[in-house]
Amino acid sequence: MDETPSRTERKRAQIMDAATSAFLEHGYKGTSMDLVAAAARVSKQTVYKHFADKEQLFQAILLAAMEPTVQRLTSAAPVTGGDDLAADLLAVTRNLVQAIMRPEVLRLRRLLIGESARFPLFGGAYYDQSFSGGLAALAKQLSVLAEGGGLRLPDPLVAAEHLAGMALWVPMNRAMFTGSDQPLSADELDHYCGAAVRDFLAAYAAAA
Amino acid sequence: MDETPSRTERKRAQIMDAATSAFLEHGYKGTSMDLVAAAARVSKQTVYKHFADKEQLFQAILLAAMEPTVQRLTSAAPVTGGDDLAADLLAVTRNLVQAIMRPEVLRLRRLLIGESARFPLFGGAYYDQSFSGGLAALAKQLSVLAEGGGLRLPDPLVAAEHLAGMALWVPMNRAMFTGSDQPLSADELDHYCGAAVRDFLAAYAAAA
DNA sequence: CCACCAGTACTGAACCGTCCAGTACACCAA
DNA sequence: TTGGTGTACTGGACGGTTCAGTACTGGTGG
Repeated sequence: MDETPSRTERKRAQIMDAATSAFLEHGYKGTSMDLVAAAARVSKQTVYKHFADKEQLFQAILLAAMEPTVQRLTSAAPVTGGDDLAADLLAVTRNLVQAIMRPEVLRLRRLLIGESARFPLFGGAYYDQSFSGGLAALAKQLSVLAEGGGLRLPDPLVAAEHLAGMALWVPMNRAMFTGSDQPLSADELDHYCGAAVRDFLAAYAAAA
Repeated sequence: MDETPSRTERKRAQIMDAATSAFLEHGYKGTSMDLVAAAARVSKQTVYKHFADKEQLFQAILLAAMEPTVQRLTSAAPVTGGDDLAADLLAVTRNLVQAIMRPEVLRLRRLLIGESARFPLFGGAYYDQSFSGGLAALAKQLSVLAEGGGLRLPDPLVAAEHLAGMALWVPMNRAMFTGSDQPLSADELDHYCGAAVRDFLAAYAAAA
């Protein structure tokens, strides 16, 4: 598919790419249409051919940037359901943390949070789809793991919220405030996920 | 103290108050010096008498806004250490959640996160002082409670991180993305704190 | 009295959105 | 392949607005 993108489609993609980078880096007010046009190596007129005004361009790049993130977080990775519950839990948790601590996701989160006062619809949409959807997907994974009999899950959603909260609270806050987009090191990933899974198991392991 | 604030000091306070509201509401780029002067009922010249330029005004209000928040979150509320461990834990958790879910704190967090790419020092400072400091204070409270014998705390700091993460992950993310500054309702507060304390106790209660 | 302040006008620059003359490109017909 | 036609694009300029920061006059509180 998309064998030969027409010139119009190419230009549109150039504009979207440049605008996405610019908005994610400088925010809405900090991004000028001239800068977008220059970064896209496109005349400003072409920008306005494709997008009515700055706000509609902003909305377009937000929707486009949210889509793959939502997709990735809500597509429950198939749980193998092996015989090692702790290992399976650790794998699920690592998947979640790595997926949500990606640089693009962090930048998108900062933009949505920073602009949530002026563009509350998009922050709300992201929360509904990506955040809540991701937790629901995690709850489903936990339910599958619980079928093995090692977990007692009276409320899978609450369990998912607590597992995610334990694993992500510290690194996510640090990333948000620090402004650093660097993904977690292997040691940090092991530390946060390992500690979270340990306490999760201590709370939810079925009585032997 | 501050018996008779001089006129200069009064004017400075007016400017700081107005600028704080404006920056918290509209962000750095979205706030104009004319708007600040008008909101402070002060001439623009007076603003520039007190602050060299917009950036220094921004830094001043950030430092001033961070101070009480840091103070509140790191001043460990005296733990009574009664005979009901679950009730004490619930009280500690409710204190934390209510302190951090205050509207001013939420607005400050959004501003720091949104501007963390352009003003990384302040986000980092807030993370170091308020976030990490708050967790350290919570860890200390937990240690005090553990002296009663009902808790087994191999690593109080990790325990504090997990308790805070379980209690705050969902409501904090919702507040950040939604843009709503409304504090949690009594039901929500009970729900999040109750569920967090329940799982925390399940993981950390000393073997009877 | 006089330093400070209000009010306002001003400068220089940035930005949004538009317009226009000329150019590159896609598509089709011969 | 060639030539032609319509559409998309370029580059730049421009009007109207906003903004950061300065200058100046006149008034007022301490």
